[in-house]
Amino acid sequence: MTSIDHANLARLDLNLLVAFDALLTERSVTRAAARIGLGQSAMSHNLARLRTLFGDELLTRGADGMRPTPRALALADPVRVTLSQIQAAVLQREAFDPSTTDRVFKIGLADSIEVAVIPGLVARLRQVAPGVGLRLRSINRISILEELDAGTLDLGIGVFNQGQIHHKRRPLYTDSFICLFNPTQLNVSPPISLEDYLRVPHVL
DNA sequence: GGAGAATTTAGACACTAGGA
DNA sequence: TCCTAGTGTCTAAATTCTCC
Repeated sequence: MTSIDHANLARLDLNLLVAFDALLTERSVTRAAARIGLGQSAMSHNLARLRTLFGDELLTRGADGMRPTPRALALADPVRVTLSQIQAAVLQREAFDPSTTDRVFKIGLADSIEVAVIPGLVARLRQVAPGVGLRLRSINRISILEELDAGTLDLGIGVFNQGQIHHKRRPLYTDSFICLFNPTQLNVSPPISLEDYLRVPHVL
């Protein structure tokens, strides 16, 4: 097991890491302060302390907001993972019981997969979690990640090639495509190859 | 050990500076 | 001119120190 350097670690204020994470998320001192319930100046003081602590500017002012330095970007994921682990360990809540909860889950759906997923989900909820409510919203892939971070969505369903380390992903189902075509018009016979498919005009 | 003084720290208010 | 970051100063609370 890794030993803890208590003497040095004691000098580190955990709240500073929370402030750092908020600053990296919001890229704005004012919004980061609001995010964790502080005033702008308090967050500015926190940023100053973080700069002293890490010996780096961390965020510099730019035309498009506060720009993170390479050092800040390198620290972002480790800090967030650490905070997530602390949250899981310290703020562990009571075990979730779907049969008794009356929580309303906010779900963002990318693409047109509502028809494929929701009927089965609703049927399943009726059986195991009759008190659960769903608030469904169609949303694009990039917005889903932003809204998950902001807490305006609990869950995103779609095809995601990107995401941060703290975004948990689970395969929901596998899908395939069916190709409809007129063999006489296109002068191809089934089964068609990928080359055939790409050669002719098509709609996906 | 307890009480009071001194020190430290975090955050708010007010203000300034810089960029669009 | 407006918005936002940074800074100086003050205050309240917490902590540490000193004396009895």
